[in-house]
Amino acid sequence: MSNSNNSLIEPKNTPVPLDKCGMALAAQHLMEKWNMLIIREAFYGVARFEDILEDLQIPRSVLTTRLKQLVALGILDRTPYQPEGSRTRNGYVLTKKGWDLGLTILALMQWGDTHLNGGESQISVVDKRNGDPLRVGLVPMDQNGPSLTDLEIVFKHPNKKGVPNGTP
Amino acid sequence: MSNSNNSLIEPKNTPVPLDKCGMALAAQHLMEKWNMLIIREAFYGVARFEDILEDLQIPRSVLTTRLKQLVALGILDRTPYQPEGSRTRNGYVLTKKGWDLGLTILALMQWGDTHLNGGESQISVVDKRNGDPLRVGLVPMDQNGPSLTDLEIVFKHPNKKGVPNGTP
DNA sequence: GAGGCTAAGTTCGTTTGTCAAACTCAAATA
DNA sequence: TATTTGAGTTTGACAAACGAACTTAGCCTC
Repeated sequence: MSNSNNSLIEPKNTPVPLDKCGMALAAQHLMEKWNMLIIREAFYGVARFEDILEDLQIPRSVLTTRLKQLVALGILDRTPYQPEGSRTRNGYVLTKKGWDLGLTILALMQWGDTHLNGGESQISVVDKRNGDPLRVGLVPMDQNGPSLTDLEIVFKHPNKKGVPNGTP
Repeated sequence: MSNSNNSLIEPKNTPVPLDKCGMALAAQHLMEKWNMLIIREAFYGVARFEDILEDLQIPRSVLTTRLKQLVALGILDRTPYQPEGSRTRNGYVLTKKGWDLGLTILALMQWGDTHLNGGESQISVVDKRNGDPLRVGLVPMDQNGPSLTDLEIVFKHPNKKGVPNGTP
């Protein structure tokens, strides 16, 4: 006797047109394959082309395209640097706009760890001012809790090369 | 004199392997084209195949595939219903796991409204218990603020067909 | 009960995107 | 001059997205 939930399933369209919805606009740009993973790399401070390539196992040509896209969007900055004994290279670091995606990244991470990773998480997020562990949640608009700039990421199983990155 | 930020751009790889990172696992599934937009529809209570089709202007064949995918992932439930004067149809509604993406959706929305929509947002999120406007932010782990089940979405420019949806 | 209608889904040929591998380029080094 | 190395481009095979047309199942009208 297939329980037909007529009450919940009514004819209905989106109350917010796609071209006025921040979520839809963001999705359009960010939800393309690889983009969020590249942003994740930047979030962790991985800035070099070859390092991103190695971490993500993404085709070179695609990475080139995506980096251009993200720079054009103002999420990444192309920053020249010069390793000793080499000519100048380009690195990719988050802009302010890019850093603002921190909450989204952490929200995704929280969800993924809970629902796809058996509740395990590899990092904790703490308030660098007092060491309080933090999570992403709903807060009353008038109440100002910790902000992204107060945030420090602690790796539970640190590896050799991994150095915690600073906020911009 | 191209300011070469050698300090920031060091050789470095991800401190968290992709297959152990909730964010990477989530991205793998959710960041496929259309998926977040389909979840957005579900979040707004748009549950019918034809309605989603109309809102998103997505190819029918792709929508079929994606809905199957999201059902298989446990994010959507395929729920039969029967409109009067028609045979039973299938509707798609968020599971608990799907609803838990609410924070991610709202974080994305916040970012998109701020950075791609000129600071305008079409909805506000309020605590249904007391009407307090809410935002997504960082909260100390031990402090329990409003949860997703307390959340109500208020449309600033309501349209005729749009009816606010309840939590599951 | 023949024919039409509609929501949901499938099929099909074209276009676009992804991919891996090979190639290019420029500066630093040997 | 030849070699190396990080960054990027090119190429051709393959997969996915696309839009349009087609199918299906039940309800309706006549």
